[in-house]
Amino acid sequence: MHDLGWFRSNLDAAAAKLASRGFALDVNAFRSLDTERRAAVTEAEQLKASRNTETAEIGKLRQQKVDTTERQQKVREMGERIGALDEKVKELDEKFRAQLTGIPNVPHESVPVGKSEADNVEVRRWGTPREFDFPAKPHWDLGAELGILDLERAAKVTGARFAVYWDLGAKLERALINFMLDVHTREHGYTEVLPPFMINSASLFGTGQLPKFKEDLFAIEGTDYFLAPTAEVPVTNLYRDETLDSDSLPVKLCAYTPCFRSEAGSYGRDVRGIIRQHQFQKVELVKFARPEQSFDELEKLTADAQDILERLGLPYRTVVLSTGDMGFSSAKTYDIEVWLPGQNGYKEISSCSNFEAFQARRANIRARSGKKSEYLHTLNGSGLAVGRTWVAIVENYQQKDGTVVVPEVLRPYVGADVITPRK
RNA sequence: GGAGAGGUGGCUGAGUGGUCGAAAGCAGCGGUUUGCUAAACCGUCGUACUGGCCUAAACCGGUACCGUGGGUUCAAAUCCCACCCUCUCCGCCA
Repeated sequence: MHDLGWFRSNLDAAAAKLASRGFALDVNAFRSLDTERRAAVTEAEQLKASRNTETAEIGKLRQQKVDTTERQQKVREMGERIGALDEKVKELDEKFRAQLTGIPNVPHESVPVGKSEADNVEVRRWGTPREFDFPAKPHWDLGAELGILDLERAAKVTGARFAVYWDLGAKLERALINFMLDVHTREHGYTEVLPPFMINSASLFGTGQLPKFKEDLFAIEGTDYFLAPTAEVPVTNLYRDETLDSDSLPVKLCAYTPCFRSEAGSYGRDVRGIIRQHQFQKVELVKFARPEQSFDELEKLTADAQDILERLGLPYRTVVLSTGDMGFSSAKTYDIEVWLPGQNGYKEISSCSNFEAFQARRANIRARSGKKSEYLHTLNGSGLAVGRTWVAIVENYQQKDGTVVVPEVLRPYVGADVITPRK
């Protein structure tokens, strides 16, 4: 959500920037609704002001034991008119608010202008994809043959786009979670939190998933709760309606959670294997930063995520998303893409974004420094998506005999050097 | 799920119909004093929307906000109803 005063006075410039990310803002409609709303607000407030004056006088007169029946009748009639005006204001307010909250964030000036994914710009490449001297298999074949990944039974127990991990497959997933959390908390300075996996609608509004993207979520019937699509939601909203001490920033939190996504509209994409699931595990990094430090913090956060891949020896590249490919709330996003032999290409494994004050305004998260209180900046990024890291390890470390070598740093966590077929 | 108590500014906490955007204290900010620190003293100190104002800041007004939403009343932090949340006890449970 944008600052109303800023947005109003920079409307044309904002509209041009929004157009670059594919959002057509009807400037005239915005202006006329804004004007109409303000006129109604002013009218109602003026009437309320005179009612307040009248009311105060009635109070004084009654203390002097003066009869005020007639005045009271007059004010009652004013109240009726105010009631009608308030209805109108409320209606216009809701319309205006719906419009304003539906406008995406404005891209930062450093973001490349483009129409789509094709216009993303590579900013970093690490590692060299391995040359296989045998036909490399995709993870769904390896997983099935090793008996560590069971999609058939997951479909029986739940449905499509769910997975059951067995034995060393389950251990590998758990090892990755612990490894990532340990690196981030012990070496990158993040504080671990374990939040609820369900969140309410106010939290989803705060980070920007609601009201626009409801169809992407699993809702719990008969409640205001939803399954969290990412830990970004519960963790960012930890400080909703709070004011943090500016000196304590940046606050750096990391959290492991499962993530639940309906994946509406993604039919036919990534249907094989576990690249795209209704439930996947993720370790998330979240930062609360002062405005002037947030872009530095984005670089550091991205580096923290990349570090996990480097320690695991997984080749990756990092791209900065073009204006046309960015998420709703983001001002700038880096995607980290890991090399997957099964896809013969790079696949997104982390998305690191600076939201500037866009979420903070929605969630009312402030920072105070002395007398000055301002909206802080929020950031987050995957550190990393665990399921896709699992895929990357199985595919990149596969051997000719179908076994998978466990990367050195993970061996203490997995309790094995090689993943061999389940007995 | 049942019974009781409670939800007031950044924090603690007073306030049971009008003089309450709200006492007091703490924290913050500005100042006096001071070799420095501390203390003391004085002052200041909520947010959003909106008008003055073409735009922005400052300033001066207005409106709204005392968990949320309704209601009663000329007038609601205060009275009534519903809901949410917290605490205590009981039940149930990992």
